[in-house]
Amino acid sequence: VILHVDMDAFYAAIELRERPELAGKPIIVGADPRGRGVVSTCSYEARKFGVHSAMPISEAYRRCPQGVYLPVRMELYVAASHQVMEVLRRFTPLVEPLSIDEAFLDVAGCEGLFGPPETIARRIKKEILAETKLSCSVGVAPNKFLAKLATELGKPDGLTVIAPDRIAETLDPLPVTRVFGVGKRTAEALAALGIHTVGQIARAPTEMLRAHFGDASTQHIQSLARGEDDRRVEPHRLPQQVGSERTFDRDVTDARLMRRQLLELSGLVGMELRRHGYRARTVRLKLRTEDFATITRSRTLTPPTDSDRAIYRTILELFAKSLPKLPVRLLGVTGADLVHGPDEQATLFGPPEDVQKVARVERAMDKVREKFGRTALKPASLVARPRGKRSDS
DNA sequence: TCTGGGGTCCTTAATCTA
DNA sequence: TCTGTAGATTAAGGACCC
Repeated sequence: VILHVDMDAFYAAIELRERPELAGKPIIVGADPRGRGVVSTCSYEARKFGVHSAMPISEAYRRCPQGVYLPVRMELYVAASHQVMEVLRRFTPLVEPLSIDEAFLDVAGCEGLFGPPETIARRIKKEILAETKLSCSVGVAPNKFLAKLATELGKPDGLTVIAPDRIAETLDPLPVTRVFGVGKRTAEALAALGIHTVGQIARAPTEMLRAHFGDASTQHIQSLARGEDDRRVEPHRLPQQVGSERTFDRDVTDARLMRRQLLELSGLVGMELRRHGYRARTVRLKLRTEDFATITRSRTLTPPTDSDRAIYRTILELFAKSLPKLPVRLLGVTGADLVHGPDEQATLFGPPEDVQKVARVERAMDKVREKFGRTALKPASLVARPRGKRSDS
């Protein structure tokens, strides 16, 4: 028995909690409405105007100029997230956070302690509300996919159960995009095959799907469409990559400026790796040009690293061999292929002296960043337009 | 004046290696 | 020693999710 818990309009709800006088107004959390960026989250009032997550913020402003536009205050949301996860862990240790605002719970065997799943769901909603003043939606079902789907069907502030004997009738009429992993592109490809509903995917010839979507995707999509999902709840998943990327306020042609941005991003990635005790085997450069074309260039390092310097040096090499002709819109740095745990070579032989020196400097930098905030140095701001006050704050 | 930033997972092609 | 092949690994790109 799986529960899925998803907070309602999470960022917007937290901002509203902090500023109750905004109650009833359309709240849009995201980028500055006069700049580049998108909507992170918006309240249900704002959704009535057709505003939604991931929409260009300029478009949101056109649709809802009277909205209250607020910047993202991540620290606040992270704190609330921790609080929520703590509540969930009181019911079972099998809690798998899926993102900042949602989680799966495996509550099989918890009936003795807390009652049937529906009762647990009700208690979770009650306790989260009492302790965070935030509402959430909960789905109860025999597996992850169905639990998440149940949550969506009940939003906001819902509690939805999909019983084993109601799976097909619930699933069949839904549009294909309700299947986790089926987005716009796949939906278009399915539509071209005359497939529009989940039931149609379930009954489609597997061979036909394979020809279009490959082995893994077909297996995934069709199983889910049939309500089958045997993925377990994994409470201790490790991250696969750590990255940082930034879109310039204006597209940039100055390579010096780009390198300065890459230095900052490399530092952020290094810091994040050190914070968790990871080292990256692969360093990846991401570059998006004016025309929104995105290229990535990567290199595998031996030994893996968590050093700003080593990352930056690699990034510079990659950058040098991929200098685009068009103005650059975004730059990103990612460490991937993460290895966890101590560096065996360093443990055995001790790191060379210069490496130790660099490591000391980088640890000192971490402290400076901690004190003045991650964005103490922000080359992106060098090209920022002078901007007035936000409409709101 | 469209289109963020944090990720996951999959596919494909090239290259390396046993 | 030469050649073919299976299987890993690397690199790049893309779809998708919150």
